[in-house]
Amino acid sequence: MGTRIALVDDDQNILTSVSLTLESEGFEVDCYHDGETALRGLARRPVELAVLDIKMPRMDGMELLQKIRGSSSLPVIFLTSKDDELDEALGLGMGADDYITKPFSQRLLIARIRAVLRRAGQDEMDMSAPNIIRQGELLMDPDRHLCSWKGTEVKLTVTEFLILQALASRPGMVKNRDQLMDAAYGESVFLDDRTIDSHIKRLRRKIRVQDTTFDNIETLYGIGYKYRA
Amino acid sequence: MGTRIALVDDDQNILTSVSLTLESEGFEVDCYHDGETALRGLARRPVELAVLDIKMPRMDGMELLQKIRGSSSLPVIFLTSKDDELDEALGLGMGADDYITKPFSQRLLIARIRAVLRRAGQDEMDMSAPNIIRQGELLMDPDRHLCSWKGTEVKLTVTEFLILQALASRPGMVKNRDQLMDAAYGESVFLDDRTIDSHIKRLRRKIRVQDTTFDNIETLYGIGYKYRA
DNA sequence: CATTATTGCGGCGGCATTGCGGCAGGGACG
DNA sequence: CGTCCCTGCCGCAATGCCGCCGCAATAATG
Repeated sequence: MGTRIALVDDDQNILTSVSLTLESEGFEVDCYHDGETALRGLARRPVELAVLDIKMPRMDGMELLQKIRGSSSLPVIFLTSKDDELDEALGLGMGADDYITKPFSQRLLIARIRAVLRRAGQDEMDMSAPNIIRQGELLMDPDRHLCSWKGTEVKLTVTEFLILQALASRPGMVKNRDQLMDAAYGESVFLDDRTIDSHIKRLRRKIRVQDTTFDNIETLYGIGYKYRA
Repeated sequence: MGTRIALVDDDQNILTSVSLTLESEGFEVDCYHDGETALRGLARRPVELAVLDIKMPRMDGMELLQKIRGSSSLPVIFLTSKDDELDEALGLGMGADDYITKPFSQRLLIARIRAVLRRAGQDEMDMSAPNIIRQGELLMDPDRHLCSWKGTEVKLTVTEFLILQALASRPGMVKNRDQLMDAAYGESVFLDDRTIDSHIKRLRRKIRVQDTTFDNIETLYGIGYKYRA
Protein backbone atom coordinates (compact mmCIF):
# COMPACT_ATOMS: atom_id res chain seq x y z
CA MET A 1 0.00 0.00 0.00
CA GLY A 2 1.48 3.30 -1.04
CA THR A 3 1.75 6.64 0.65
CA ARG A 4 -1.48 8.61 0.65
CA ILE A 5 -1.40 12.04 -0.95
CA ALA A 6 -4.06 14.73 -1.17
CA LEU A 7 -4.30 16.62 -4.44
CA VAL A 8 -6.29 19.85 -4.45
CA ASP A 9 -6.87 21.81 -7.65
CA ASP A 10 -9.87 23.33 -9.36
CA ASP A 11 -8.61 22.34 -12.77
CA GLN A 12 -10.11 18.95 -13.55
CA ASN A 13 -7.48 18.28 -16.22
CA ILE A 14 -4.64 18.61 -13.81
CA LEU A 15 -6.49 16.63 -11.23
CA THR A 16 -7.00 13.61 -13.44
CA SER A 17 -3.66 13.59 -15.17
CA VAL A 18 -1.61 14.15 -12.07
CA SER A 19 -3.53 11.65 -10.03
CA LEU A 20 -3.01 9.06 -12.73
CA THR A 21 0.70 9.66 -12.73
CA LEU A 22 0.96 9.55 -8.99
CA GLU A 23 -1.01 6.36 -8.78
CA SER A 24 1.18 4.78 -11.40
CA GLU A 25 4.06 5.65 -9.09
CA GLY A 26 2.46 3.75 -6.29
CA PHE A 27 0.88 6.59 -4.36
CA GLU A 28 -2.72 6.63 -3.28
CA VAL A 29 -4.38 9.87 -4.22
CA ASP A 30 -7.34 11.75 -2.76
CA CYS A 31 -8.59 14.45 -5.14
CA TYR A 32 -10.43 17.59 -4.15
CA HIS A 33 -11.72 20.47 -6.26
CA ASP A 34 -11.55 23.20 -3.67
CA GLY A 35 -10.16 24.00 -0.27
CA GLU A 36 -13.32 23.62 1.69
CA THR A 37 -14.06 20.15 0.44
CA ALA A 38 -10.44 19.23 0.93
CA LEU A 39 -10.42 20.36 4.52
CA ARG A 40 -13.44 18.23 5.34
CA GLY A 41 -12.02 15.31 3.43
CA LEU A 42 -8.65 15.52 5.15
CA ALA A 43 -10.30 15.30 8.49
CA ARG A 44 -11.83 11.97 7.58
CA ARG A 45 -8.95 10.55 5.56
CA PRO A 46 -5.58 11.78 6.76
CA VAL A 47 -2.76 11.87 4.23
CA GLU A 48 0.98 12.06 4.47
CA LEU A 49 1.41 14.92 2.04
CA ALA A 50 -0.75 17.50 0.28
CA VAL A 51 -0.33 19.15 -3.10
CA LEU A 52 -2.29 22.39 -3.24
CA ASP A 53 -3.06 24.81 -6.00
CA ILE A 54 -2.83 28.33 -4.72
CA LYS A 55 -5.63 29.80 -6.76
CA MET A 56 -8.88 28.03 -6.00
CA PRO A 57 -12.52 28.91 -5.53
CA ARG A 58 -14.12 29.17 -2.09
CA MET A 59 -10.91 28.61 -0.16
CA ASP A 60 -7.54 29.10 -1.75
CA GLY A 61 -4.38 27.20 -1.06
CA MET A 62 -2.92 29.61 1.42
CA GLU A 63 -6.02 29.71 3.51
CA LEU A 64 -6.21 25.96 3.40
CA LEU A 65 -2.58 25.65 4.41
CA GLN A 66 -3.22 27.90 7.34
CA LYS A 67 -6.05 25.72 8.54
CA ILE A 68 -3.99 22.63 8.08
CA ARG A 69 -1.04 24.08 9.93
CA GLY A 70 -3.31 24.88 12.79
CA SER A 71 -3.47 21.26 13.69
CA SER A 72 -0.58 19.41 12.08
CA SER A 73 2.76 19.65 10.38
CA LEU A 74 1.58 17.88 7.26
CA PRO A 75 4.04 18.37 4.43
CA VAL A 76 2.61 20.61 1.73
CA ILE A 77 3.66 21.39 -1.83
CA PHE A 78 2.21 24.40 -3.56
CA LEU A 79 1.31 24.76 -7.19
CA THR A 80 1.69 28.32 -8.40
CA SER A 81 0.90 29.85 -11.75
CA LYS A 82 3.08 32.90 -11.80
CA ASP A 83 6.34 33.47 -10.08
CA ASP A 84 4.76 36.37 -8.26
CA GLU A 85 2.44 34.19 -6.27
CA LEU A 86 5.42 32.32 -5.05
CA ASP A 87 6.82 34.83 -2.67
CA GLU A 88 3.37 35.88 -1.79
CA ALA A 89 2.83 32.36 -0.59
CA LEU A 90 6.09 31.39 1.01
CA GLY A 91 7.17 34.85 2.00
CA LEU A 92 4.09 35.23 4.10
CA GLY A 93 5.65 32.76 6.41
CA MET A 94 2.95 30.27 5.76
CA GLY A 95 5.15 27.28 5.72
CA ALA A 96 4.82 25.26 2.59
CA ASP A 97 7.58 22.72 2.27
CA ASP A 98 8.10 23.27 -1.42
CA TYR A 99 6.40 24.69 -4.45
CA ILE A 100 6.23 24.15 -8.18
CA THR A 101 5.53 26.68 -10.86
CA LYS A 102 3.05 25.78 -13.57
CA PRO A 103 3.46 24.48 -16.11
CA PHE A 104 5.48 21.68 -14.58
CA SER A 105 6.56 18.24 -15.61
CA GLN A 106 5.04 15.39 -13.72
CA ARG A 107 8.48 13.95 -13.37
CA LEU A 108 9.49 17.04 -11.45
CA LEU A 109 6.45 16.87 -9.22
CA ILE A 110 7.24 13.31 -8.32
CA ALA A 111 10.80 14.18 -7.56
CA ARG A 112 9.68 16.98 -5.26
CA ILE A 113 7.15 14.80 -3.55
CA ARG A 114 9.77 12.19 -2.89
CA ALA A 115 12.16 14.81 -1.63
CA VAL A 116 9.66 16.36 0.74
CA LEU A 117 8.57 12.99 2.01
CA ARG A 118 12.11 11.93 2.56
CA ARG A 119 12.83 15.11 4.39
CA ALA A 120 9.71 15.17 6.50
CA GLY A 121 9.76 11.51 7.27
CA GLN A 122 12.97 9.73 7.05
CA ASP A 123 15.61 12.16 7.20
CA GLU A 124 16.86 15.52 8.02
CA MET A 125 20.27 13.99 7.71
CA ASP A 126 20.35 15.33 4.20
CA MET A 127 22.72 18.01 5.38
CA SER A 128 23.62 18.72 1.80
CA ALA A 129 20.31 19.91 0.51
CA PRO A 130 17.69 21.20 2.81
CA ASN A 131 15.30 21.97 0.02
CA ILE A 132 13.92 25.17 1.36
CA ILE A 133 15.11 27.44 4.10
CA ARG A 134 12.73 29.78 5.77
CA GLN A 135 14.05 31.79 8.69
CA GLY A 136 11.88 34.71 9.57
CA GLU A 137 11.92 37.09 6.65
CA LEU A 138 14.60 35.17 4.84
CA LEU A 139 13.65 32.65 2.23
CA MET A 140 16.11 30.49 0.32
CA ASP A 141 15.55 27.89 -2.33
CA PRO A 142 18.81 26.25 -3.36
CA ASP A 143 17.20 24.28 -6.19
CA ARG A 144 16.22 27.45 -7.94
CA HIS A 145 19.04 29.57 -6.55
CA LEU A 146 16.39 31.87 -5.18
CA CYS A 147 16.77 34.11 -2.21
CA SER A 148 14.34 36.69 -0.93
CA TRP A 149 14.13 39.00 2.04
CA LYS A 150 10.75 40.24 3.15
CA GLY A 151 9.23 39.02 -0.06
CA THR A 152 11.61 40.77 -2.44
CA GLU A 153 14.25 38.88 -4.29
CA VAL A 154 17.91 39.37 -3.49
CA LYS A 155 20.26 38.35 -6.24
CA LEU A 156 23.21 36.46 -4.83
CA THR A 157 26.24 34.90 -6.43
CA VAL A 158 26.89 31.23 -5.89
CA THR A 159 29.48 31.80 -3.21
CA GLU A 160 27.34 34.27 -1.36
CA PHE A 161 24.40 31.93 -1.59
CA LEU A 162 26.29 28.99 -0.15
CA ILE A 163 27.63 31.01 2.72
CA LEU A 164 24.26 32.44 3.62
CA GLN A 165 22.76 29.00 3.28
CA ALA A 166 25.29 27.56 5.67
CA LEU A 167 24.52 30.25 8.18
CA ALA A 168 20.76 30.33 7.85
CA SER A 169 20.27 26.58 7.78
CA ARG A 170 21.21 26.43 11.43
CA PRO A 171 20.37 29.79 12.90
CA GLY A 172 22.09 30.65 16.12
CA MET A 173 24.85 28.17 15.50
CA VAL A 174 28.29 29.74 15.31
CA LYS A 175 30.36 29.09 12.21
CA ASN A 176 33.98 29.99 12.00
CA ARG A 177 35.58 31.07 8.76
CA ASP A 178 36.92 27.64 7.96
CA GLN A 179 33.51 26.08 8.23
CA LEU A 180 32.04 28.73 5.97
CA MET A 181 34.90 28.19 3.59
CA ASP A 182 34.10 24.49 3.48
CA ALA A 183 30.48 25.29 2.84
CA ALA A 184 31.25 27.59 -0.05
CA TYR A 185 34.01 25.64 -1.74
CA GLY A 186 34.83 22.08 -1.05
CA GLU A 187 37.14 21.31 1.80
CA SER A 188 40.86 21.67 1.49
CA VAL A 189 40.80 24.89 -0.40
CA PHE A 190 43.39 27.23 0.85
CA LEU A 191 42.36 30.84 0.85
CA ASP A 192 42.74 33.86 3.00
CA ASP A 193 40.35 33.82 5.93
CA ARG A 194 39.46 37.40 5.30
CA THR A 195 37.92 36.46 1.98
CA ILE A 196 34.90 35.26 3.95
CA ASP A 197 34.65 38.73 5.38
CA SER A 198 34.36 40.10 1.88
CA HIS A 199 31.49 37.80 1.06
CA ILE A 200 29.76 38.65 4.29
CA LYS A 201 30.24 42.28 3.47
CA ARG A 202 28.61 41.88 0.06
CA LEU A 203 25.85 39.75 1.50
CA ARG A 204 24.93 42.31 4.09
CA ARG A 205 25.10 45.10 1.56
CA LYS A 206 22.84 43.34 -0.91
CA ILE A 207 20.17 42.60 1.66
CA ARG A 208 20.44 46.08 3.12
CA VAL A 209 19.47 47.46 -0.24
CA GLN A 210 16.04 45.97 0.44
CA ASP A 211 16.01 46.62 4.14
CA THR A 212 18.29 49.09 5.83
CA THR A 213 17.70 47.57 9.22
CA PHE A 214 18.94 44.10 8.29
CA ASP A 215 21.35 42.82 10.90
CA ASN A 216 20.74 39.11 11.18
CA ILE A 217 24.25 38.16 10.19
CA GLU A 218 26.00 38.60 13.46
CA THR A 219 29.74 38.87 13.94
CA LEU A 220 31.35 37.09 16.85
CA TYR A 221 34.65 38.73 17.51
CA GLY A 222 37.45 36.24 17.28
CA ILE A 223 35.13 33.36 16.39
CA GLY A 224 33.14 33.81 13.22
CA TYR A 225 29.59 34.54 12.23
CA LYS A 226 26.14 33.33 13.01
CA TYR A 227 22.68 33.92 11.67
CA ARG A 228 20.22 35.30 14.16
CA ALA A 229 16.68 34.12 13.59
CA MET B 1 20.30 -5.39 23.48
CA GLY B 2 20.64 -1.66 23.12
CA THR B 3 19.91 1.23 25.36
CA ARG B 4 16.23 2.01 25.70
CA ILE B 5 15.08 5.46 24.67
CA ALA B 6 11.68 7.11 24.91
CA LEU B 7 10.63 9.29 22.00
CA VAL B 8 7.70 11.63 22.54
CA ASP B 9 6.34 13.77 19.73
CA ASP B 10 2.90 14.46 18.35
CA ASP B 11 4.22 14.43 14.80
CA GLN B 12 3.88 10.93 13.49
CA ASN B 13 6.41 11.59 10.74
CA ILE B 14 9.12 12.49 13.16
CA LEU B 15 8.16 9.63 15.38
CA THR B 16 8.52 7.01 12.70
CA SER B 17 11.59 8.36 10.99
CA VAL B 18 13.54 9.10 14.13
CA SER B 19 12.65 5.80 15.70
CA LEU B 20 13.82 3.99 12.59
CA THR B 21 17.12 5.80 12.68
CA LEU B 22 17.63 5.19 16.35
CA GLU B 23 16.82 1.53 16.00
CA SER B 24 19.26 1.20 13.16
CA GLU B 25 21.82 2.64 15.56
CA GLY B 26 21.11 -0.11 18.01
CA PHE B 27 18.82 1.68 20.40
CA GLU B 28 15.46 0.36 21.49
CA VAL B 29 12.79 2.96 21.10
CA ASP B 30 9.47 3.53 22.84
CA CYS B 31 7.27 5.97 20.96
CA TYR B 32 4.57 8.15 22.47
CA HIS B 33 2.30 10.72 20.87
CA ASP B 34 1.72 12.92 23.87
CA GLY B 35 2.97 13.62 27.34
CA GLU B 36 0.22 11.90 29.23
CA THR B 37 0.59 8.61 27.43
CA ALA B 38 4.33 8.88 27.74
CA LEU B 39 4.17 9.37 31.47
CA ARG B 40 2.07 6.27 31.93
CA GLY B 41 4.24 4.29 29.56
CA LEU B 42 7.44 5.34 31.28
CA ALA B 43 6.12 4.05 34.55
CA ARG B 44 5.73 0.60 33.08
CA ARG B 45 8.80 0.56 30.86
CA PRO B 46 11.63 2.63 32.23
CA VAL B 47 14.13 4.05 29.77
CA GLU B 48 17.61 5.43 30.02
CA LEU B 49 16.96 8.62 28.10
CA ALA B 50 13.99 10.58 26.78
CA VAL B 51 13.67 12.79 23.71
CA LEU B 52 10.75 15.17 24.11
CA ASP B 53 9.05 17.57 21.80
CA ILE B 54 8.24 20.74 23.68
CA LYS B 55 4.99 21.50 21.95
CA MET B 56 2.55 18.65 22.38
CA PRO B 57 -1.15 18.22 22.98
CA ARG B 58 -2.54 17.38 26.42
CA MET B 59 0.76 17.62 28.22
CA ASP B 60 3.69 19.44 26.71
CA GLY B 61 7.33 18.60 27.07
CA MET B 62 8.08 20.96 29.90
CA GLU B 63 5.24 19.71 32.00
CA LEU B 64 6.26 16.16 31.28
CA LEU B 65 9.83 16.89 32.20
CA GLN B 66 8.69 18.33 35.48
CA LYS B 67 6.77 15.19 36.31
CA ILE B 68 9.67 13.04 35.31
CA ARG B 69 12.09 15.06 37.38
CA GLY B 70 9.77 14.64 40.31
CA SER B 71 10.78 11.04 40.61
CA SER B 72 14.02 10.51 38.73
CA SER B 73 17.01 12.14 37.13
CA LEU B 74 16.38 10.61 33.74
CA PRO B 75 18.44 12.35 31.04
CA VAL B 76 16.24 14.38 28.71
CA ILE B 77 16.80 16.00 25.35
CA PHE B 78 14.33 18.60 24.13
CA LEU B 79 13.15 19.20 20.63
CA THR B 80 12.25 22.82 20.04
CA SER B 81 10.75 24.45 17.00
CA LYS B 82 11.72 28.05 17.43
CA ASP B 83 14.75 29.47 19.12
CA ASP B 84 12.43 31.36 21.41
CA GLU B 85 11.11 28.27 23.10
CA LEU B 86 14.64 27.44 24.04
CA ASP B 87 15.20 29.88 26.81
CA GLU B 88 11.63 29.51 27.80
CA ALA B 89 12.36 25.87 28.37
CA LEU B 90 15.84 25.80 29.78
CA GLY B 91 15.77 29.22 31.32
CA LEU B 92 12.90 28.16 33.48
CA GLY B 93 15.33 25.98 35.27
CA MET B 94 13.54 22.88 34.21
CA GLY B 95 16.57 20.77 33.68
CA ALA B 96 16.80 19.28 30.26
CA ASP B 97 20.25 17.93 29.51
CA ASP B 98 20.36 19.21 25.98
CA TYR B 99 18.13 20.49 23.24
CA ILE B 100 17.97 20.48 19.48
CA THR B 101 16.28 23.02 17.29
CA LYS B 102 14.11 21.75 14.47
CA PRO B 103 14.80 21.08 11.78
CA PHE B 104 17.69 18.93 12.85
CA SER B 105 19.76 16.23 11.27
CA GLN B 106 19.37 12.77 12.66
CA ARG B 107 23.10 12.52 12.73
CA LEU B 108 23.15 15.41 15.15
CA LEU B 109 20.48 13.90 17.32
CA ILE B 110 22.42 10.70 17.60
CA ALA B 111 25.55 12.56 18.50
CA ARG B 112 23.73 14.43 21.24
CA ILE B 113 22.12 11.28 22.55
CA ARG B 114 25.48 9.58 22.77
CA ALA B 115 26.99 12.59 24.46
CA VAL B 116 24.25 12.86 27.03
CA LEU B 117 24.34 9.15 27.71
CA ARG B 118 28.07 9.19 28.11
CA ARG B 119 27.82 12.13 30.43
CA ALA B 120 24.98 10.69 32.45
CA GLY B 121 26.63 7.31 32.61
CA GLN B 122 29.93 8.18 34.17
CA ASP B 123 29.01 11.58 35.37
CA GLU B 124 31.63 12.61 37.86
CA MET B 125 34.89 12.42 36.06
CA ASP B 126 33.80 13.14 32.55
CA MET B 127 35.73 16.17 31.48
CA SER B 128 34.53 16.01 27.88
CA ALA B 129 32.90 19.29 27.08
CA PRO B 130 29.32 19.08 28.19
CA ASN B 131 27.19 20.50 25.48
CA ILE B 132 25.17 22.70 27.72
CA ILE B 133 25.73 24.20 31.11
CA ARG B 134 22.84 25.16 33.26
CA GLN B 135 23.48 26.32 36.78
CA GLY B 136 20.51 28.00 38.30
CA GLU B 137 19.84 31.15 36.33
CA LEU B 138 22.95 30.73 34.24
CA LEU B 139 22.76 29.12 30.84
CA MET B 140 25.70 28.49 28.53
CA ASP B 141 25.76 26.92 25.10
CA PRO B 142 29.24 26.74 23.59
CA ASP B 143 27.99 25.71 20.14
CA ARG B 144 26.03 28.90 19.87
CA HIS B 145 28.44 30.90 21.97
CA LEU B 146 25.39 31.77 23.94
CA CYS B 147 25.31 32.84 27.54
CA SER B 148 22.24 34.05 29.35
CA TRP B 149 21.41 35.04 32.88
CA LYS B 150 17.81 34.89 33.97
CA GLY B 151 16.77 34.48 30.38
CA THR B 152 18.52 37.54 28.98
CA GLU B 153 21.60 37.20 26.88
CA VAL B 154 24.96 38.32 28.18
CA LYS B 155 27.49 38.98 25.46
CA LEU B 156 30.86 37.55 26.42
CA THR B 157 34.22 37.52 24.69
CA VAL B 158 35.86 34.20 24.00
CA THR B 159 38.17 34.44 26.97
CA GLU B 160 35.42 35.43 29.33
CA PHE B 161 33.25 32.65 27.99
CA LEU B 162 35.92 30.03 28.55
CA ILE B 163 36.64 31.18 32.07
CA LEU B 164 33.00 31.26 33.06
CA GLN B 165 32.53 27.90 31.43
CA ALA B 166 35.38 26.45 33.43
CA LEU B 167 33.90 27.80 36.63
CA ALA B 168 30.25 27.02 36.00
CA SER B 169 30.86 23.54 34.64
CA ARG B 170 31.88 22.44 38.11
CA PRO B 171 30.06 24.62 40.55
CA GLY B 172 31.46 24.76 44.01
CA MET B 173 34.82 23.53 42.79
CA VAL B 174 37.62 25.96 43.45
CA LYS B 175 39.86 26.92 40.54
CA ASN B 176 43.07 28.75 41.05
CA ARG B 177 44.30 31.28 38.56
CA ASP B 178 46.57 28.87 36.77
CA GLN B 179 43.76 26.48 36.11
CA LEU B 180 41.57 29.25 34.76
CA MET B 181 44.46 30.40 32.62
CA ASP B 182 44.74 26.90 31.16
CA ALA B 183 41.03 26.87 30.46
CA ALA B 184 41.10 30.18 28.66
CA TYR B 185 44.30 29.82 26.68
CA GLY B 186 46.07 26.58 26.13
CA GLU B 187 48.51 25.51 28.76
CA SER B 188 51.99 26.90 28.91
CA VAL B 189 51.02 30.47 28.33
CA PHE B 190 52.84 32.74 30.64
CA LEU B 191 50.89 35.72 31.84
CA ASP B 192 50.39 37.73 34.94
CA ASP B 193 48.08 36.01 37.42
CA ARG B 194 46.21 39.20 37.96
CA THR B 195 45.01 39.10 34.38
CA ILE B 196 42.45 36.54 35.46
CA ASP B 197 41.21 39.06 37.98
CA SER B 198 40.55 41.43 35.14
CA HIS B 199 38.46 38.89 33.31
CA ILE B 200 36.53 38.05 36.42
CA LYS B 201 35.97 41.73 36.94
CA ARG B 202 34.54 42.17 33.46
CA LEU B 203 32.49 39.02 33.76
CA ARG B 204 30.85 40.14 36.96
CA ARG B 205 30.24 43.57 35.55
CA LYS B 206 28.60 42.26 32.40
CA ILE B 207 26.22 40.01 34.29
CA ARG B 208 25.49 42.69 36.85
CA VAL B 209 24.19 44.87 34.06
CA GLN B 210 21.33 42.38 33.86
CA ASP B 211 21.08 41.68 37.55
CA THR B 212 22.60 43.91 40.20
CA THR B 213 22.46 41.21 42.82
CA PHE B 214 24.59 38.73 40.90
CA ASP B 215 27.27 37.30 43.15
CA ASN B 216 27.73 33.69 42.09
CA ILE B 217 31.36 34.11 41.19
CA GLU B 218 32.91 33.83 44.58
CA THR B 219 36.42 34.86 45.53
CA LEU B 220 38.48 32.64 47.79
CA TYR B 221 41.10 34.77 49.38
CA GLY B 222 44.53 33.49 48.55
CA ILE B 223 43.24 30.58 46.51
CA GLY B 224 41.16 31.46 43.50
CA TYR B 225 37.55 31.55 42.38
CA LYS B 226 34.57 29.28 42.35
CA TYR B 227 31.08 29.37 40.97
CA ARG B 228 28.33 29.07 43.54
CA ALA B 229 25.29 27.27 42.16
C1' DC C 1 45.15 47.93 66.13
C1' DA C 2 48.91 47.95 62.94
C1' DT C 3 50.88 45.65 59.17
C1' DT C 4 50.97 42.97 55.20
C1' DA C 5 48.87 40.28 51.57
C1' DT C 6 45.32 39.93 48.38
C1' DT C 7 41.56 41.50 45.64
C1' DG C 8 38.18 45.05 43.29
C1' DC C 9 38.07 48.26 39.97
C1' DG C 10 38.80 52.17 36.81
C1' DG C 11 41.47 53.09 33.20
C1' DC C 12 44.97 53.08 29.51
C1' DG C 13 47.94 51.75 25.66
C1' DG C 14 48.83 48.28 22.44
C1' DC C 15 47.44 44.76 19.66
C1' DA C 16 44.05 41.95 17.05
C1' DT C 17 40.02 41.68 14.52
C1' DT C 18 36.64 43.45 11.59
C1' DG C 19 34.06 46.76 8.17
C1' DC C 20 34.50 48.63 3.97
C1' DG C 21 36.00 50.79 -0.30
C1' DG C 22 38.47 49.62 -3.95
C1' DC C 23 41.23 47.15 -7.44
C1' DA C 24 43.01 43.86 -10.58
C1' DG C 25 42.93 39.14 -12.46
C1' DG C 26 40.13 35.93 -14.59
C1' DG C 27 36.18 33.68 -16.30
C1' DA C 28 31.61 33.82 -18.66
C1' DC C 29 29.23 35.45 -22.28
C1' DG C 30 27.97 37.86 -26.22
C1' DC D 1 37.69 40.47 -28.84
C1' DG D 2 35.23 43.49 -25.62
C1' DT D 3 32.40 43.75 -21.67
C1' DC D 4 30.53 42.57 -17.49
C1' DC D 5 30.56 40.28 -13.34
C1' DC D 6 32.57 37.56 -9.78
C1' DT D 7 36.23 37.03 -6.63
C1' DG D 8 40.14 37.21 -3.81
C1' DC D 9 42.90 40.29 -1.62
C1' DC D 10 44.90 44.76 0.10
C1' DG D 11 44.98 48.73 2.98
C1' DC D 12 43.03 51.95 6.00
C1' DA D 13 40.02 53.27 9.65
C1' DA D 14 37.14 51.91 13.36
C1' DT D 15 36.20 49.05 16.85
C1' DG D 16 36.91 45.44 20.29
C1' DC D 17 39.70 43.02 23.39
C1' DC D 18 43.34 42.18 26.60
C1' DG D 19 46.99 42.55 29.70
C1' DC D 20 48.73 45.32 33.03
C1' DC D 21 49.18 49.30 36.29
C1' DG D 22 47.91 51.91 40.30
C1' DC D 23 45.16 52.89 44.02
C1' DA D 24 41.54 51.93 47.23
C1' DA D 25 39.15 48.38 49.70
C1' DT D 26 39.11 44.20 52.06
C1' DA D 27 40.92 40.18 54.37
C1' DA D 28 44.32 37.67 57.03
C1' DT D 29 48.03 37.85 60.53
C1' DG D 30 49.97 38.76 65.00
